[in-house]
Amino acid sequence: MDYSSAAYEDTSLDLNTKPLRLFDDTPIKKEVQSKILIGFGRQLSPNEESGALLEELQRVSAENKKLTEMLTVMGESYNSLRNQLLDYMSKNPEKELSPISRKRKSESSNNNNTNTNSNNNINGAVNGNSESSSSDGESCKKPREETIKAKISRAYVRTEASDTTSLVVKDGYQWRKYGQKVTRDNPCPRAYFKCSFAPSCPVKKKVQRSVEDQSILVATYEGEHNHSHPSQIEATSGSSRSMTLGSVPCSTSLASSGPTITLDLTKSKSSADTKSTKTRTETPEVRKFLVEQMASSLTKDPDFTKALAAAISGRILQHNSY
DNA sequence: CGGTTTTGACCGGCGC
DNA sequence: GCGCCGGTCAAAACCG
Repeated sequence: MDYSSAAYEDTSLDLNTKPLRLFDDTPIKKEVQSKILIGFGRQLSPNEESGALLEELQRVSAENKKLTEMLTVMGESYNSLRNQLLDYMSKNPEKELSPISRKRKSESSNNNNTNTNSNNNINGAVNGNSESSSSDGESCKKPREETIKAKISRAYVRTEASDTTSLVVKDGYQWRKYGQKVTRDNPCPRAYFKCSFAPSCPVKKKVQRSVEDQSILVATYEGEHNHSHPSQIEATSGSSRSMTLGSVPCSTSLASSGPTITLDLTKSKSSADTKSTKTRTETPEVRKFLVEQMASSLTKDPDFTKALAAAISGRILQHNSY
């Protein structure tokens, strides 16, 4: 229930539905476009060109800084809202958004105890704690105790209103679905996922639509990943996709995430519990997300594609004239 | 062909 | 002890 503020308050970033909004009213984009048009429309000398590029670089850096600050502010707002919600929830426990009233005692009580301090290292490189992942295996007889010990967190993810069938929460990790069940308290089926790195990585997640708002997916995470976040590798190592994480070979592909972009709420939570909000807003996921947003906004902008085409043709012509 | 998803069956905990 | 229910298994289907 930690995340519910993100989904239920109006401060939701609404990233899926309006991915371009961030740029719509910033004068920077038009400025850049006109700059590109001017820059590539006529022939620049190498000096002029490098100067213009440097200037552009500075401008983009400033923009980046501004965006980072915006994210920091948003993160702080999110934290305060979250705290307010937690207060509210503690005063009105019956009105929990996604009731698991008939859950097993161990799990629900564990939920309450671990929500605030779990996931401290979910985005860490390698989890150093003593998770007996190797003995976990496939058996469902023994790991009851481990499940109780496992850290449980919950994420609320708003999805496209039209998309009421898929139970995919794109959190950057790769998951393998191993079951689906219709539960008593919710007509929507609940999907069960294991981390693709299982049994090395013992993390599981359950995804189910909220009873009250079916556009909201409730993802319950159990355990902690003992490997790095795949998108970190994607963002930081670029071409070296098949690097090894600990002892586990990693071949992740974010391409499977489809066209929509979902914030890694697990990660947000884990960082939200730390004292610094700045670290959260500057995580590789957020950076990657921003980059994707920028790329998306640029590629969808007919003016930009026109300018790009003009620039490329201009460069080709220039090159041929040599 | 290997990995993933689907789906009915099965298992075990919990409440009565 | 029994039945309900959530969670998991595993074979078949599907997919790239």
